[in-house]
Amino acid sequence: MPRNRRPRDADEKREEIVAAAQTLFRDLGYDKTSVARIADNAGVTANTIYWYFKGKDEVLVAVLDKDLATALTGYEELKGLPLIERLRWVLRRLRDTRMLVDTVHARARLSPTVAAWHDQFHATTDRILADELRTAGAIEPTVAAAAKNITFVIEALLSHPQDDTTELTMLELLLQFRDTPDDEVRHSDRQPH
Amino acid sequence: MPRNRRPRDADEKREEIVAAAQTLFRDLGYDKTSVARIADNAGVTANTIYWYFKGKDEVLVAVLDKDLATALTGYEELKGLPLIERLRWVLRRLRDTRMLVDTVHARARLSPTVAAWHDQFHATTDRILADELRTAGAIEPTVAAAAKNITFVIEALLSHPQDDTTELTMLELLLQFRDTPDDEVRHSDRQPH
DNA sequence: ACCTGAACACCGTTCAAGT
DNA sequence: ACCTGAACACCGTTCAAGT
Repeated sequence: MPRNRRPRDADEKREEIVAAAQTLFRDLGYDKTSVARIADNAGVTANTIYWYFKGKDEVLVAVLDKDLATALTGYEELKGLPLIERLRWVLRRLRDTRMLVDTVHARARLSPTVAAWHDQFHATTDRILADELRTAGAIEPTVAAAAKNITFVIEALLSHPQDDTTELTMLELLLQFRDTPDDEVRHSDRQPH
Repeated sequence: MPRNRRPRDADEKREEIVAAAQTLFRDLGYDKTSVARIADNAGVTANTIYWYFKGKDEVLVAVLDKDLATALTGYEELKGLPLIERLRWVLRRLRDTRMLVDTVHARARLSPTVAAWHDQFHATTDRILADELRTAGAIEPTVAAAAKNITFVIEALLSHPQDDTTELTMLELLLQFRDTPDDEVRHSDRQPH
């Protein structure tokens, strides 16, 4: 018998559902996207969703995982650019996924699964950003706090877009320890009290 | 005829509805609070809400206005304290209203009324905070950006609580231009490129 | 002006039944 | 294992009707 008959159709259907949800969540938002509509776009009945997922929130988590994965690979490929440019890339990249930020925060309060995803997300970004700051020459005791400030401001900028120069200034302020070393003013011997 | 017969009962009932919603939103969150439940707690039928408000989102805005008003008066009374202490007070103050932040962001996307409130809210806090920073001796071209950074981090800290020292460090980083003038290091002649 | 009972369209989810 | 039709409990909102 032909071996190239795709051994796992199940995972394909599951993927179709996630893809449908991804598009709909982006275009209509989580609340305005009904499970029935996702099912429709995936060529299936509403209740079939519940064979693949425990509920709408689990579909959300699947979409989030997918989005995060592709965003992270994209981010990896920017290794050459200065940190501030990479951060601005993240902003542009996530701009049309921005609705997800607010949705995750709102649903995390109601769904343990989303809450778990949210925690893991912040653990990941905190780790990455702290590493970035250290390589950029940040002084140690405040690195974790500085990383969190950056994450929070980026999250907020997604739902509260500013004009380009304001956005740039905001990020620069958060990166007083610069990533480009061709800079005159330094005050690295300033000690915390 | 007795003049002390309370000329406006209407406003009282309206206030009862807002009060009921305020408590329920705080305890259950916006999504889990049904209009029927608000009505119940205000001693009225669900559809009666729609005589006083155009919809659930307008009830939310009424609650937000009330919360913001009392928060602002509380904030005014802290005139003596250094800025960073006032900011920490805001954090503690809004901690159990924190669900409102995420709800406002989620609903602003769907309801023009909530969106309008949200815009006006940020205009207000931006103005207040920028003034604070100027009095604290911040250098001009970045004041607006610095103010926004602070607002965004405080908003985020409400849904992402950190331990006390992390929180303190985060706020301190955002206030490098100190609010207490007994400070040695200054670099006010740094120019933007 | 103020409030209700009854209905509407829709929602996420469940379940027994089909293949 | 995979999918459906039909139902469930609930939701925000509307409306004609009462006082």
